[in-house]
This record gives sequence, C-alpha cells and structure tokens, in this order.
Amino acid sequence: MRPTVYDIAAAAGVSLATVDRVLNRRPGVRLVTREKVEAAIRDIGYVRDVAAANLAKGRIYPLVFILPTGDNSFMHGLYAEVRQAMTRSTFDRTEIRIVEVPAFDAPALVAALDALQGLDLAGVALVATDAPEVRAAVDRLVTAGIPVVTLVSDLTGSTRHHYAGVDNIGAGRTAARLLGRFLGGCKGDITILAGSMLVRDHRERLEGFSSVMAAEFPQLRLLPVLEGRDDPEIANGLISEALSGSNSIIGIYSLGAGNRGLLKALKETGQGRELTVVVHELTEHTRAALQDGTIDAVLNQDAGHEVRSAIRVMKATADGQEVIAGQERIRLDIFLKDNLP
Amino acid sequence: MRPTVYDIAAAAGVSLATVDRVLNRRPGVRLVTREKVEAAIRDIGYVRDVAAANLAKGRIYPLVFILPTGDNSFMHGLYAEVRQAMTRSTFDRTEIRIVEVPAFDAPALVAALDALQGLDLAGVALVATDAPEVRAAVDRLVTAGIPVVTLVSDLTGSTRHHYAGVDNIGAGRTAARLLGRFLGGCKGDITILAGSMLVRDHRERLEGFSSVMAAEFPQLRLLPVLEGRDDPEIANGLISEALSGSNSIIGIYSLGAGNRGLLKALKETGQGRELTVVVHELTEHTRAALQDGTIDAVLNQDAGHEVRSAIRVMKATADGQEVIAGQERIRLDIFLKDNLP
DNA sequence: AAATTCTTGATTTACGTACATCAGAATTCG
DNA sequence: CGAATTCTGATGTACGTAAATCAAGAATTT
Repeated sequence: MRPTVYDIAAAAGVSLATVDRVLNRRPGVRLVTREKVEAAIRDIGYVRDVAAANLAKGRIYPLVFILPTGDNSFMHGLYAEVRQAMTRSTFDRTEIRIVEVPAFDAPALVAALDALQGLDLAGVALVATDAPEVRAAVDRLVTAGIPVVTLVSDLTGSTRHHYAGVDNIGAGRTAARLLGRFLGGCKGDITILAGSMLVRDHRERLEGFSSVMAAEFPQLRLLPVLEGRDDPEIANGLISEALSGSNSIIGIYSLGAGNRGLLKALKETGQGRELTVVVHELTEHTRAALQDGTIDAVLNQDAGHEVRSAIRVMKATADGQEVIAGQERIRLDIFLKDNLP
Repeated sequence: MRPTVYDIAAAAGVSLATVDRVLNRRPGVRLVTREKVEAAIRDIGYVRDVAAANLAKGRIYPLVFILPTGDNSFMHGLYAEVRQAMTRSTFDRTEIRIVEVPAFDAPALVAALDALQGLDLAGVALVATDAPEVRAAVDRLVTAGIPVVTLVSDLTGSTRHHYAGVDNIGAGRTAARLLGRFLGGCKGDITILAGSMLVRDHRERLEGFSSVMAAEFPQLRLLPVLEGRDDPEIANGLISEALSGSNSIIGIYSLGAGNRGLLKALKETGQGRELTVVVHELTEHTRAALQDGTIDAVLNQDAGHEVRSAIRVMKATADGQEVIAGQERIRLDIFLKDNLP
C-alpha cells in the first residue's frame, strides 16, 4: 500500500495538520519540525496522490494557447487540435483559451503575452516569433511563476520551460539527404521555398538543409531562398516565376506552409518536368500530391501530439511534477506514399 | 460546474442510492426507474469523474504483459520499457506483471494465455504469434471479459480489442521505396533477412516490400528470404554466406531483429562493397551503423510508445472509456543519419 | 388477507488530500 | 517571571464517487 499523509504524521511523530502545513508550504512550522517531516516524507517514500489532491482542491488548470492567424492548412490543423483538446477539458480539468495574434508579428505577440500578466494561469503555450522582445516577454511570464511552453517554433535563450516541437535543424538535414539521394547523382539546381526567415523553425530548417547539401551533395546548387510568407498565393507566384525562369531546376524543398500555392505552380508551370520535391506538413493537399507522385516526400510534425504534449507538460510543470521525457519528444514524421496514415 | 451524482438524483427524482445502483449496474432497480435515471444522465450530460471513482474504489489495474524471450536488442528494449512502466505504477494505479514465453512458440503462448483465465485482470498485452490456437485462446480471454491488446505483432481475425503496433505492410512498402529510390536506376539483386515467417509482422513487412518492388522497381530482383530467427549468430551466418556467394547483391532489407549479426557480416564479408541497406529497429548497433554509413535507413517502432499506449488502452477498455484515436496510432519512424533522436 | 419478495430511500463510512478553525503547548521577549 | 507570540494538535468539512446497511414502502405470491 502506498503511504499517505497519515503515515507521514505517524513516522514524523507530528499531527496531520503539521504535515499538511509542510506539504502545502503553509506558514507556522518551526524549521526543526519542518525538517523532521521532510525527512519522514523521504524515508517512507511518500508521493502525493495528485488525483485526490485535485479533487479536494477542485483544481482546474487555466491554460492559454497563443496562435498565429494564417490561412494555411497547418495552422488550421493546429487550431483544430487545440479545439479538440478543449472538448476534453472536463476530463482533464483544463480550461483552455485561444488567443490569436498576427503571424510573424513580434510586437503583437509581446502585447498578447503581457496581457496575460497577473491572470491566474497554469500555463501558456505559444508559437514563438524569434525576437529579443518576445524573449523578454516570455521571461517576464516565467518570472511571474507561469509555466511557458513554446509550440512548433522555439525561442532559445529564453527561460521557457519546454519546447513542444520537432528538431528543425534535423528536419532540414533530413530533407537534404532525401532530396540528394532521391536525385541520385544528378547535377542541377534546387529551389527553396520558405515562409519567413523571422521564425526560428524556418531558419533552422534552412540551416540544416544547406549544411548537408554543401557537405554531401556538392553537385546540387542551392538557389536563393524564396519567402512565401506561408501564403498560398505568394508561394504560387514565386515558384511559377522560378520554374519559368530556369530549366536547370531539378529539385524543390518547401520548408514552410502554404504548400497549396506550391502545388498549384507545380501542376501548371511544372507540368512535364522531372522534379524531385520534398515539402513540410502533411495536409489534405500534400497528401494527395504525395499519392499522385507530384511530390516525393513529406516531412511532418503531428500537431495533435504537440498540443497534447504541451498540455501535459504545462500541467506537470504547474504541479512541480516530472514528465516522461520519451513521451514528450516530438518526432519528425517522414511520409512517403507508402506509409501515409 | 460539471454535474454530479447528486444532480442526477435531483433530475430523476430518485435517491442517491438508486443512482448509484444504476451507475454501477447493481441489482434492485425496476426497469422504468432505471430508464428514468439513464434519461436524466443523458439529459444533464453527466460524465463520471474517473479519478474520484478510482479513489473511492481504491481501484488498481492489474495488467499482464506476455513477452517473448529473445536475445535481440528490440526485445530487450521492449522489456525495459515495460519495466519503466512498472516504476510508474503507483502513479497510474497499475500493477504490471511480465510473463515470458519462448519466441515463435504458439503452444507456449496458448498455455500462458490460458493460465490467466479466472484471474481478476484489467488487461492483457501480448506479442502475438500468428496461429489459430493463439487466436482461440485470445478469444477465450475476451469472452471472459478481459481487455486484450496485441503488441508489436497483431492477430487479425481474433477479437482482441486493440493493436498497439505499426502498420507492417506499410513499413515493408516504405522500405521498398527507400531502397529502390536510394539505388537510383541500378540493376541488381536484393537480399531479404527476416526473423520468422511464423509471426504476422514479418510476413506483412515482406508482403508490402515485395509488392512495391515488383510494381515499381522491376530492375531489382529479390532473392529468396533468409530466416534468421531474430538471432544474431544465425543472421551473421546467413548474410555472410549470401554475400560471398554472389556479386550481384546491391541491396539488403532486414525486416526482423537480430541485426547485430547482419552488421557483423556487413563489416566483414561486405567490406568494400557498395551496398544499400535498410533495416528495422533502432538499437545502439543500428544507430552506430547508420551514423558510420554502413546502413542507409532504419525503420523503427517506438517500444516506449507502444507500451504506454497499450496500458492506456487497456485501462480505458476496462473502464468502458473512449480513447483518443490519434494518440494511440503507433507511427512508423524512419531514421536517416540526420534525424536520430 | 397474510406472507413474501422486490424496490427504493435514507444514512453512513470510506478513499487521500486540502483547508479552516480553535484550543493548547512551546517558545521568545520584555 | 509572566505576557506576548509563535507553533502545533485536534477536529471537522469538503471534493465526487463507491459501497454497505437498515428500514419502509410497493408489488407479488400464496
């Protein structure tokens, strides 16, 4: 049988009330007594029954997700997953609020973060835009004692408690190797389509991609990065233009969202050309394109896992609990047409 | 506020005791009264607070994992993950027992399953050996009301509640495409190393592999399957022999465990040859081989996820609860040297 | 109509923890 | 040393549910 507060009281030779004061950091306990109780807790290996504690407290976890607006499937999927999580809130005692901010807009993100100051929150999850002022705003929340988790795009250098997203440098490197090996020994140019160099995830993917390309596939030349702002229209224009302007393009790496535009350009301008294409984010569009052979591989992060993981981590952090590291690692999914879910 | 049993009682115009009798399927309630209570439950949208119920019941979930013995890293990893889960049992109210059976031995597995009859279990997880008598034994457990989950290798046609493992046909197809595309247009022979055709997962991987190879890479010829029984020694012998006997082998697909032997053969007999190799299961050995370029891709199933998922599903099934489907899908991991965790 | 069984209500205890109150003890201060 | 202060103990209630007991009313059988 698992030890209870009564066992601590007996072991430490104090009353239940004193044990309670120690456990919940309430005042009114002499240092020597406190140490006696803490020793007893360690000795008998007591662990608080969180379920019972939450029941007694009537605790709920108020959480906030700060998500960028954006008309691309990945963001739609992310919203959907957070809403999915909301439907489960009665079960896991959460109360989730979504705050929308314009994409790639650091000041707006800072304003949203600062607006949360003073609220009694069990955690904040945000898709970070990488800027010093955002970092500072995050640090302010952390200092105020609120668990903060970055989602999809990280904010290194900040004091955020956790990052729920993939290793984007690794993702870029993986994309490079897939593209390089799928192209065999062919020689030619590679076009890269990004969303914005303002977000860390895109920068990191590019960094990983470029380094493997340079080191291991010197016969492939990287063209200057196109920034499509994760917008289908812009992406379509950029890729169409690039393809019409050059015949030496043999591969494309799309490391952001807004692939609907890329696919349109491929179907129209890219018609009849032998292109090897690797993109990020599995959506209904990229899935269809993978199946019909328009693209060759999709790298993906599972938004559902990211959201659920973020929630678990925020709750655990709020309770000062451990998390299962392996369970919270967000993996890079590689989809070929054969292993689509 | 979430409705409680008191609210049901008030809404249905009955006492708490009657509500309890209905909720816990205790006898002594007239049909009309039962229906009145059930209607009230639906109307006010009551959902039982499982945490509180478990607290009141002092419920623990006695679970059994039936695992095959076997001296290969994947099985060692699986055992380790189950033991990991055991260390968390006080937290999630489980009580896990491991039962070992010889690998690929249907009668032994049947005996182990039948030995569980009559025990008060909240769930049984097993790595299935695909045989009619095993199916029957599983069905007997299910009929007895015990939740049964297959792990790693499935048992289709049985009434098991859930399969916690990857889509092995998809895995085989994926391996074929990776191998095929990595080999460019080269012509040559492919050697396949399996564990045993007695387990469904190996058969399915082979099936998926063969079909994609035949359909899309006709220039590659598949040699007869070698069965290494997931044993490093046997695998080493088989692969060494194959490599010495033929110069036209350009690719290897190892779809089982026991890769330590394969790697040894590659290092010794395969020295200096240009081989493209795709294997299953990420272990310290395959990881090192991936990093030093001996092999080109590793397909993996995360044993930790499988074990945790199996536990979640068994608990939910025992409680008659829903599971989050997306969370319980075990994904096929594809590792290149760039995205190793 | 009496005896029996079946239903239902009322009430209590329990699970492990949180939290509040009040009285009494120990300690510190003047 | 006594008074003021700080600790500590004892106790009760609550959270949402489970489960048991006993009494009483309703329905059924004889």
